[in-house]
Amino acid sequence: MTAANGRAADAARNDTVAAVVRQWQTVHPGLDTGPMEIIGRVNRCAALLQQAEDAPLRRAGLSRPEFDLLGALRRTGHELTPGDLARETFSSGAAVTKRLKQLTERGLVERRGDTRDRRVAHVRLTDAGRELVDGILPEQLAYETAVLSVLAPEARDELATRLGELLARLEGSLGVLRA
Amino acid sequence: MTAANGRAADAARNDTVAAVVRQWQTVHPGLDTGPMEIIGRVNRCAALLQQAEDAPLRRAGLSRPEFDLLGALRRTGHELTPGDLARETFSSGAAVTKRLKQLTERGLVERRGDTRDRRVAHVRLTDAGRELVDGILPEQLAYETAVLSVLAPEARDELATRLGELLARLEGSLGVLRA
DNA sequence: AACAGGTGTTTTACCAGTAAACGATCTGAC
DNA sequence: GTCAGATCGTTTACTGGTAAAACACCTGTT
Repeated sequence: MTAANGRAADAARNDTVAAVVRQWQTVHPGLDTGPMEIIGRVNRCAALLQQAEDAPLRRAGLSRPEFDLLGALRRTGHELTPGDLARETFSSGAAVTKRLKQLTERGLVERRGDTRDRRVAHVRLTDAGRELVDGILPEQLAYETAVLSVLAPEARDELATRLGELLARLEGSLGVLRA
Repeated sequence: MTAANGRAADAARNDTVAAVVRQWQTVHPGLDTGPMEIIGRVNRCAALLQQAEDAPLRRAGLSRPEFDLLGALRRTGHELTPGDLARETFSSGAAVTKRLKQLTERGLVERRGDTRDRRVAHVRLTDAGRELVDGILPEQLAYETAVLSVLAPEARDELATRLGELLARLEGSLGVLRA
């Protein structure tokens, strides 16, 4: 084992999840707590990161789900239907309807009806919406970079790769809904 | 690079987050999208895992936050106050109050007032509560093991270690509230 | 003993999400 | 053409969370 791996393993023994796992082991010795060390940590990291991470967004008066929606429109570069947006942001259609209502009122997105199929709507960013996204994104990424700077670059790469592997396999095995 | 690392990197290029990152790169070339590859994946993994993972809990009529609360009581092995439970489960006091109300009605926990300080309550598992937790936990862990079996054992270990490292450092830098 | 300030818990008012029902529209079989 | 069934989006009713206020009680100071 390398010195870097040793330090990583060291740190990993000192998080709250490790403490929880130790408690379970004293109560149910021999229990296979392996999954907790991944799932518990993923959940906890997600919670901590979201809490920390959304600071630059809040300044712009956006929630993360709202930003995700605007971001989907920005990065695809074309109009999307509410259904597309639901798939793209992994949220329910009803949630998208609500968000679109608010974002439309704030003048960040516009909608027009489809000419052929009158059930479907097409949503696009307004100029203000696009400027907002382009203004926030670099700030947001810089902020995230700062938060993640607690890890050494190689640790970041390795983590990103492993998470990507897990995610790709989960999305494969749990059924991908990608359009 | 080893063959295993090659495959991991391969898989990592095929998840939805990688696709999103590629879209951003075409719209904003040169943008440092590094943080997305970790934060985006953590969030998405958390969402997918929670959705999948909670199947055994639902059968028992418990939500994950409810199970976390019962689990905290079980693994510490002694009574906890509502405040302790809030810290232990990383949720707000108000949320704990609501959950306790329901769990008490279902006969899974009991409460008694402190004799000295009448502001504080002490919560403990009933026999039924303890049996429920002990019955569910192995099922839950087995299920989680199955979900995570998409990763090779070494990949799991490495991921757990890296996540632990990140979590430990985040908890350190963002301020730990542990009692 | 009385009170200011702090702490533990609950209550209140509110907000965002979901599942399921719904209305509107399209499509293909007949 | 028309009708059954699918699809798109919204609405409805409800749930569970939060922040802030409220409440009850404790503690140390005077």
